[in-house]
Amino acid sequence: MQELDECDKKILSQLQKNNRITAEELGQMINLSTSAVQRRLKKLREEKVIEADISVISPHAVGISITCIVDVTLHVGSSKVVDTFKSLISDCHEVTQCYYVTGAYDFVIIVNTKDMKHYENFSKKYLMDNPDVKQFYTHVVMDKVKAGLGVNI
Amino acid sequence: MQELDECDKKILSQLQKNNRITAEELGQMINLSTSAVQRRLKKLREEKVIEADISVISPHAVGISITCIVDVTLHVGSSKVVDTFKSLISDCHEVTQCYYVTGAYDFVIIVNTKDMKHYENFSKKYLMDNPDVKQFYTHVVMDKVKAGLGVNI
DNA sequence: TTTGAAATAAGCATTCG
DNA sequence: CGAATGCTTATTTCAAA
Repeated sequence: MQELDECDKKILSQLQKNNRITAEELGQMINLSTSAVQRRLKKLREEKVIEADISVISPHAVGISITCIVDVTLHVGSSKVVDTFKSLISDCHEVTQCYYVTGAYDFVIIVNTKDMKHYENFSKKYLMDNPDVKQFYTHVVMDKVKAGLGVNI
Repeated sequence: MQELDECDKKILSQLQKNNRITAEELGQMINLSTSAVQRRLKKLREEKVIEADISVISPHAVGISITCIVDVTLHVGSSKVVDTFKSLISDCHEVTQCYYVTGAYDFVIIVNTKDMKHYENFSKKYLMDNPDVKQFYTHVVMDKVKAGLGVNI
């Protein structure tokens, strides 16, 4: 993919807030014909500049009321330990985000559960009873000040 | 909003993976007429069970190559300090996520920047030179193992 | 009142100048 | 690149359960 021009950036900036906007509306905003916008949209999706188009579901509405951020340190003897943990967490539905990071601990994971009881179950199964986990520290989220995926375009 | 039934949940589960799917396709999946699906979609959007419909943009494609997770501790003298920090961060484009949490520190923020130089500028402006910030610790993300917003439906 | 199907409108993909 | 076309999808309406 070649460089994105200003129009592409404006389109992307809009889409990451609302992807149900029509090509016509987009065109009016950035002074481009509907066709031109459609061509760009097609290309941006084909080239995976737009990685996905999704709906954001209210966690509360589906019974999710607890979000925890957990700092995890592993007994890192080999890279296999890290890979095993990655794949374990990838398959865990309660975990919506997982980052392998530098610094005082190895992973930061964000866990969504129905209530504290369910979080307890999760932490037992995936953290306490996991011999590769050296230690972990749980932060309960009191306020999601900001919680998007958008990037600064 | 009353209880979501199984059909609603299946619809939501699909939409949070792909919201460009047609009502007809959704209907075939869950054995419902196109009209029925449309009615549910309309309601789910009206009642904000579907909070938003967005495109996910490739950070790499728009020149974002560094993601950092920062643990922030404030000099908490009053709730005003907390609120001020929340609003400061809300207006900061580099920060895509911000959580106010319990535990060893007060906030976890996720920061996206072009490169380390830009991260340094960010941290100077918003953290080092901010008298309300007692201390902060930066983790550089080496691998985004999982990075969605989806919830376990 | 709720459902599915038909009619209408709107948006998208494609072709052409 | 932009206008015009046909095609797909969404919205609205209506009749029946």
